[in-house]
Amino acid sequence: MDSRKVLGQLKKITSSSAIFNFMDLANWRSLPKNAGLQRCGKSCRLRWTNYLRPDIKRGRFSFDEEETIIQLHSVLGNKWSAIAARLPGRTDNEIKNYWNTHIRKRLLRNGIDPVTHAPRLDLLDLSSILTSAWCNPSTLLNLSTLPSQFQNLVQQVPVCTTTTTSAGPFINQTEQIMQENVKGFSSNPTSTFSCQNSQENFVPSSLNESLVSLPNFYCNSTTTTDPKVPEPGDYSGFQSANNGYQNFSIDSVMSTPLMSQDPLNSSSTYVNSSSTEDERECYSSLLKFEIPESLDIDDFL
DNA sequence: AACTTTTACAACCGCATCATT
DNA sequence: AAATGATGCGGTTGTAAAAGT
Repeated sequence: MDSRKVLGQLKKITSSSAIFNFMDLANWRSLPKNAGLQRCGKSCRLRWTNYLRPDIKRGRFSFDEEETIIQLHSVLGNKWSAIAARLPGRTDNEIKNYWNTHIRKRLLRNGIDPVTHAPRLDLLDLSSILTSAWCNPSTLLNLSTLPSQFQNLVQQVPVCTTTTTSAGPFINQTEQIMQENVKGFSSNPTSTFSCQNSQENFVPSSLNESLVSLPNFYCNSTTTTDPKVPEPGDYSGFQSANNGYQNFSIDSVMSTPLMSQDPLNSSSTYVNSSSTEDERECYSSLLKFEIPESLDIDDFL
């Protein structure tokens, strides 16, 4: 009997009340024997806990579930069972798979390290370099310091040959946008984002501060020794176990205006997972830098 | 239409921990 | 305390379906 037939049989059996009798009377090891299955007990248990259990929620993850996963992961790390315990109807395996196939990639695409939940310094640094090259081609830029895949990119950037007067509006516009975004961060009531004198800690020294106004990511070493695991729905004061990185509230990243304004509509994000371009734009704006369309982030992740 | 590549997810594997003897 | 078995957990793999060429 091939494995599919066995699984079908197992499903058929476990769907009936008989399986509950088996489970009451014996352990997982004896279950397949009693049920006449050519499977080990461990396999049956896994099949039950990850697939056949009647209380498992089916279908795509909701917006709230996704945010919960991200926030819990920022505290718990890859403790999938702990995360699953706070998401009724979802299994650790399901959450783990969803993380690896959806959330992790999305975070990477938007310049966030999925392990530390902090913005990736290399991407931010690249952004600042590109911005500087655009506006101040005569200064700073030393292409030889860039990875080769970036050098071509930088060389494609239109050179501003005009004076700073003409470059001014661009800078002002950029700064305005950035400042508005920063305001958006700090004024977002759902954001736990804090600004505490950490700019010099976060912004790479090579940055031209007049051009790149990155938000000040929160760093509070006093909160890292005993991360408090929040109850579902209570993420106020949420801090990540920072692993030496500055903390960054993913809530701020995922709760984009686009998604937050109409969570119901956000389901389209999941129904049609091809919305990566929208997401790229959306998240990039929040992170204050643009990811060029021609740049394949995965190449250097 | 045929083939290749990518994506998504169930299942597997090995190790850790707990419970029982 | 040690041995053994059951269960839990997280990383990895296999594969069907979808998408791309």
